[in-house]
Amino acid sequence: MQETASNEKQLNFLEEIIEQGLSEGKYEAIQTRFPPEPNGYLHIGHAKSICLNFGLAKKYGGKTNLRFDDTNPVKEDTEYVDAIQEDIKWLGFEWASIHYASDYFEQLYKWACVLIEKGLAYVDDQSLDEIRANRGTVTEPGKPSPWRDRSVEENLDLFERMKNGEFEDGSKVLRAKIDMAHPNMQFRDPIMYRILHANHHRTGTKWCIYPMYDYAHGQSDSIEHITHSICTLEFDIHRPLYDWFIEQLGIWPSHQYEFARLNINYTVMSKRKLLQLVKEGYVNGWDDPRMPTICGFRRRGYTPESIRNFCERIGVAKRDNVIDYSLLEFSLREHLNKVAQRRMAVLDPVKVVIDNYPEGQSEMLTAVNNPECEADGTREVPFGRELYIEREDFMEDAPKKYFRMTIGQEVRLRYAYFVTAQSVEKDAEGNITCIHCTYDPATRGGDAPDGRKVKGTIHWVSAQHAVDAEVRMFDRLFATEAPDEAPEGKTFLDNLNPNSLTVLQGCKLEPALASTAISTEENGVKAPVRYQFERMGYFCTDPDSSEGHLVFNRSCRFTLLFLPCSFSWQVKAFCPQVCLWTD
RNA sequence: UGUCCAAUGGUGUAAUGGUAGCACAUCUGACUCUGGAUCAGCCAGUCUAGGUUCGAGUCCUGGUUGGACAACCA
Repeated sequence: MQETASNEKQLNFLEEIIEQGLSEGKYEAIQTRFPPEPNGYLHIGHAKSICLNFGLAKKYGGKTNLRFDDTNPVKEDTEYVDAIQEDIKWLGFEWASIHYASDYFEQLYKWACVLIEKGLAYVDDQSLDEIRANRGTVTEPGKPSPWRDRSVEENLDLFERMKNGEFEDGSKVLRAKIDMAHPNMQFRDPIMYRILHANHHRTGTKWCIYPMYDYAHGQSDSIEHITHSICTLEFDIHRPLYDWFIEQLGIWPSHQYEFARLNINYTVMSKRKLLQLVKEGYVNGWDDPRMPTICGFRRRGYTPESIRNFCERIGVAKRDNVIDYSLLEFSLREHLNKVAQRRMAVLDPVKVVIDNYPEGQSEMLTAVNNPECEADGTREVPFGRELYIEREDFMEDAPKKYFRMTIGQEVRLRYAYFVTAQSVEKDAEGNITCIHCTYDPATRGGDAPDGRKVKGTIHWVSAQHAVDAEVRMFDRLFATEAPDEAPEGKTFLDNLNPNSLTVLQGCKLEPALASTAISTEENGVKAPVRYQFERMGYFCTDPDSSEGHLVFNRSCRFTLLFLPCSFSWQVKAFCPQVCLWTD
């Protein structure tokens, strides 16, 4: 109890700012916003921002708007608008209202005229290159534009004609008139408007001038009375400009606060790079289960809870950070362990024949659906003379600590019987094609009446009743911890993990899975159905499944198993780090 | 050689001038009809030099290191 009490006092820096403002009466309730640009799909870094913006408002009884920052028509598209809304909903958040920066174009235009009238903005005829050259560098001051001192009347006239489409793209811009020698580059007469004869996803061809981020964002916040405009660190240096526009316009004072963006090792978090992976076919779309996108994690089998818990756990601060991928997987396992029903599935099957089990006989055995949730009940699993077990669960020459099946060692078939391997059949190459066992009928259900114990329990599927499936095994998309750091002449693409996807065919599932739903609805969004395949990890249905052809994705494996000197398919293909460790 | 931001175990994050705590990772052990889960435990930290103070991770100054800013992107 005291623990929780003291934990509640441990606020992050944003909560402190909010609580202080609340107690000082700066605002009655907080208002936040999540402002994505609809130019790509949301990724786990956005999830952090979403959890912050929506979470903070929720915690303090405030509201959160969804606002599309759509001020650059050449990059934006309604496809992204729809996907973004779906992802936010799926994560379990609701916006108070939905807005578009483009809704404010008219107001923004009027305010620009106000600044011109105050002598704080001017139309610049310089070319892109001239503007760039005259901006100076971080250590040298810039040079004023020759057009900097045009009259208010001329500026007003020119700006209106810009709006009316009289000029070509790039021929003129509207600039704030601040200080070309300012040590903060953002203040060297920042561009407010550029001419873009482009079709906008919402306003069509109504406008041919579009506001820049710095001129649009703060004013949009102000219009919506956003009390806390929370953004990432790279905008820190923009804050003085954010404040400047609001102050000069004398409008409702929103304030900006910055936090450090999320980085996770073994992955990239830039929209540009994610787009490249999709466009150039390194992955199969934005929702490829290897992608760090929200829709990718959804298809991978992640739950909204697991992502929210992850975002809670990583905390928020102003220092750069790189989170271990393992923390994400921990959050997933933690949740799935509680909610995922268990099933038996043999991914790399080898045939087992129980020689003393009557031919042609089969029976039903009872298995627990989820030991963590009694309400999930039990199911019946068919058992017969011929079974499949994991190839990895049998070893001819086993070391002492190998508890699974080997000649003469009794093991338990989960929920079924104790069996003992007697002999094997092999093909010409020496591969095991069949294992012959004997079983003890007295151990039905998995316990011996005489109280004898076995060290190992393995999963199995009745050969006669097995359902075939395809299973996609994923490993990390990148082979290196910091994929962005590529040596001279290389790019992040050179850091891709060539073994990030392995497709297994002919996997054998217990028949209960034949009737599984392929998808379910979660927070109003279509999501996969998730299972734990006993001893193998967490898996979920993939939408590529069709009638008679089930496809499962591996969401994550369990924490690394102890695999003494075994060099099986599993180790080789999916646990390169284990190979090193057991070598 | 400018302006701004930041430095706490391997990785994150608390401690708000008063015992440096928590989580993940790693390792050990216990238990188990999943080598899962669970439980217990180990290892490990305040960038540096001064200053203020009875007392500094916290305040001040210098240094060091890392990051952001020179798109008509956001």
